[in-house]
Amino acid sequence: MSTSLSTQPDDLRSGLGRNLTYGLLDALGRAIVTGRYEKVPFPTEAELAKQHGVSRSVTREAVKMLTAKGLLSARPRQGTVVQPASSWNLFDTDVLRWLLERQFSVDLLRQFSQLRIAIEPEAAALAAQFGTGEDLRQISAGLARMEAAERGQDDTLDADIAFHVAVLRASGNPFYAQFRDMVATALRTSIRFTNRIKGRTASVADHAAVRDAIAAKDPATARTAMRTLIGDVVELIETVEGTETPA
Amino acid sequence: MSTSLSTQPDDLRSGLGRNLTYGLLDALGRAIVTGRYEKVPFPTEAELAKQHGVSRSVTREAVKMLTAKGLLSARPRQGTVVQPASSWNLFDTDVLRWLLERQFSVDLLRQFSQLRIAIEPEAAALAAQFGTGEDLRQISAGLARMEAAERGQDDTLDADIAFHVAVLRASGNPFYAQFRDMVATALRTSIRFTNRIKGRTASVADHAAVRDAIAAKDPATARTAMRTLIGDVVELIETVEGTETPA
DNA sequence: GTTCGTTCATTTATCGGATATATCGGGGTT
DNA sequence: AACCCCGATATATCCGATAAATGAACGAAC
Repeated sequence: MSTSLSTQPDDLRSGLGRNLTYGLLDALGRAIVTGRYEKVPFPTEAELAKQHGVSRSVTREAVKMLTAKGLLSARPRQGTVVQPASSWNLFDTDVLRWLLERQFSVDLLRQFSQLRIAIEPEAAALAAQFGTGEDLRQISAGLARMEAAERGQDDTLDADIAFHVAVLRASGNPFYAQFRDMVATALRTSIRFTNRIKGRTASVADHAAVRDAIAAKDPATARTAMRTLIGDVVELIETVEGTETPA
Repeated sequence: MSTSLSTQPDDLRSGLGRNLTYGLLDALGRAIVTGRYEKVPFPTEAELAKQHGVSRSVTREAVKMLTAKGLLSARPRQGTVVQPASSWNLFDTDVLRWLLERQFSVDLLRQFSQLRIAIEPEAAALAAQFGTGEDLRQISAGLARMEAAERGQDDTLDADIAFHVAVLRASGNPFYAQFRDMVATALRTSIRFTNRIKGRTASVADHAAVRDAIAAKDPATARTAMRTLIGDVVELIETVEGTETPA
């Protein structure tokens, strides 16, 4: 693993980051959310730099970014400490990705889907009220991709994401649109669980119902149709829960 | 204003930040969301340091934090550029505070309240299903504070915040609980608008209805009761919209 | 004249050493 | 016992130098 506590410096450059700072950010973020520093204290800035073979500048900037995401807090003399999970910014795509990619994340995925039950039906209702013609075109395009994917001419996951993102954007509300990257991340992760259980492509008709209700400018129907869609996802996840762990 | 582009370095230390880095973070965050760099390019790291009278270390760490919050992006040769507003992390309390405290924020407040319509009723429903006895005690305590505030024995705003935060936490879902700080920030900002319009303390009975439904473990009633509550807020804001600007 | 590669200038990225500042805890004074 | 001062330790800040990335200008080859 790239976040080893051994004396061997990690190769942070070849990792996910564009540069050393982002590599260290990713390594430390993963280490924190997987609980590596629950028993042992978080290292000092000098120790971190030595352990990972980088300068203090790189170390300080990575720590500052993790502080901005709510994972760390630094004070003179006291040192740098991991914040309680309740203050982590779960709506930061990095944090969410680190959390979902760790082991035992089915529970978190279920909780995020519980949030989608609140968000996406209301976004669909708003889209039905205020969505523009271009918004509707985007939603229809996502649906078309799902149909194409059923015929093996497109990627099922990408098409599914495109549809849900289009609905969120069509709400015309930036706070709803913000869930775009999070839903995409969650869907990409969830596919690792749900794909093993079910054919998973049965819901194109349900998606079409959402699109039709938005096209008909019928908020109530759009809301219930989307709620049905997400409800199926939650049901599916709760079937998996306790049964499997990610690859 | 503390973010002047003049040649006079700002006194970042006396500002909101604990230190120079946080002072610069706050100053630059406000400047970005108020559109100061829409016409002029964002300064280079060397220019920033000179303008604000701080070292490049402080400058780079503040920029890195703003990058982590989605407001900036930095690349060699290209320089540091402000990201489009669609990629700002609106669920970061700093970003939300900067946005709400700027001028012309009534529209944003309305959009955030539109999100609360999705979140809080569902959180109330979850609280009715899964809330513990301690959760219910916290909700009742918040309600008691609102009643005390009506008699002038507590702060109305703090009591209102305590109630809504208690419901979010009682959902047992960390994603819902995450809205804690955002709702608090939004309420503190909204009071500047709504207080001038209405007595604003008329809703204690409505809040009690939410508590009672949660206590009775009746999710459907809790959901509709909370929806009524937030719906009133949206209605109030839409009354203000176009009428006033913040102090 | 167009295309491709080379050079060059600019900006961020990285390094490391020095000093300042905040803060906790111990020890001494009253 | 209460209070103040001092030292140890960690982050905070400043600084100067070098590396790396990248876009633009330049020029050579076809």
